[in-house]
Amino acid sequence: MGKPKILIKNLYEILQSEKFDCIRWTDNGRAFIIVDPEEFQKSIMPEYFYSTQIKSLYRQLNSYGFKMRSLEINQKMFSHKWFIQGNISSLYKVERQRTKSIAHLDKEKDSIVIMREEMKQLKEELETLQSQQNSILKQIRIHSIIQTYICKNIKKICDEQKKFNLEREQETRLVIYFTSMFEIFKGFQFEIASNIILQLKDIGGPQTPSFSPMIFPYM
Amino acid sequence: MGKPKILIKNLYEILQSEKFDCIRWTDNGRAFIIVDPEEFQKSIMPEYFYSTQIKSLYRQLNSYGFKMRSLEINQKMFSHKWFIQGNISSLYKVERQRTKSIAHLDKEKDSIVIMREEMKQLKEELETLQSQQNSILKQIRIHSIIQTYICKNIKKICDEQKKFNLEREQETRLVIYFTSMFEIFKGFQFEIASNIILQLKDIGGPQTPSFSPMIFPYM
DNA sequence: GGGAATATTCCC
DNA sequence: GGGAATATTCCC
Repeated sequence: MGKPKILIKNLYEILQSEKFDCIRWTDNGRAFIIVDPEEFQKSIMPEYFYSTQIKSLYRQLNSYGFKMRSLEINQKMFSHKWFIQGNISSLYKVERQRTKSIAHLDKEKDSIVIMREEMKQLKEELETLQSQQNSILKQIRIHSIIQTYICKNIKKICDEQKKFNLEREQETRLVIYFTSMFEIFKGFQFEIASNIILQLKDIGGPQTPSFSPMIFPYM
Repeated sequence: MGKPKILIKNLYEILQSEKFDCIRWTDNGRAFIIVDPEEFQKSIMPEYFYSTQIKSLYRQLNSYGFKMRSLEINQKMFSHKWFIQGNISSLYKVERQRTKSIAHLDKEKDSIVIMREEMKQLKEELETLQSQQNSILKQIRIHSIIQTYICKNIKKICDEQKKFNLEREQETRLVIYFTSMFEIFKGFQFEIASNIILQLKDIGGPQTPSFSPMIFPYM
């Protein structure tokens, strides 16, 4: 339990003391009326408050959350949820209210909290990105290795092809050789010779390579 | 040009008026001394200031940046860069100083603004990174497809090669066979020779493939 | 009625 | 000496 603020305590005391006619509780004790502001200012304020201006008191009451109602000319009635006759134990609840400008500061603080959250999220996203990046780099390295391997093998194939083409030429030469042999065999029965030649003709492998070189981007 | 604050103006007036003995300028006019604080409080404060406590005045002067020096018991000397006898035009420069706690708040605000800026930038950078990463992933996918395609084609080539090599071996063998046959059959009757040659048609070549299939990761 | 500057008091 | 709560004044 806090203590009631001085202002509130003084106000309550003034109202209770019944020494003053210029201020009084309403009948139900849930509000008070400053009946004679001028008198109040003259006789009470110098004793109980710092200020000599009753307007200052109004301002104070306002900042403590009192509701003000204007009655007859110059008479004001003030009421506050926790400022009730006989209810001393709730007086401490009558507190200054935060001004909007201060509430604004609170909002700023909230926005810092939010920003911290966002920052945390950003960091996490960044970490995700970084690890993704790492795995991408690994993938690229793998692809690079595979490509090197592919290129080597293509080279092998091409060499093989080349060698083979050379051999094939030799082969052709052999055929020519054979043919000329048959020339030599002139005088032999023609059927026999032609049979041999026919045989040789079929022995030749596929003549046109079915291999057409593809275009590889990485060579 | 601003106007001097009431407190400063009053203080200067009091000092200039020479009506009061309890406060006076120093000889060089760059400071003033409250010679008799009690007298000052009693006779001057009620008229010129809100407060009746001289300590409040000290507090005020402090918050306006006056330097205080204690002289003899109870005597205080105050000085301020811009509070100089005869120099009325600089009085307006004597201003309340922001309390450290408020300056601190200002710093906080500044740092929030900076943080917001940084946050915004970070977000943008992150987005750039993410979109770049996405396009990199797409590229990798394309490369992967190309590699698969390449590998498939190499396989085709290898199969072809294999098939071809088998045939070739048969061929080569036949040629060697023939050649040696002709050597052997020299002088034999041609009918016999041709019969033997017809037999050779059925001879299967060697079965072992000279080609060892490559291992491709994407097959 | 209430924001904001200034003043006062309280307190370490 | 100065931070911080409270009060007062000024002003829209």
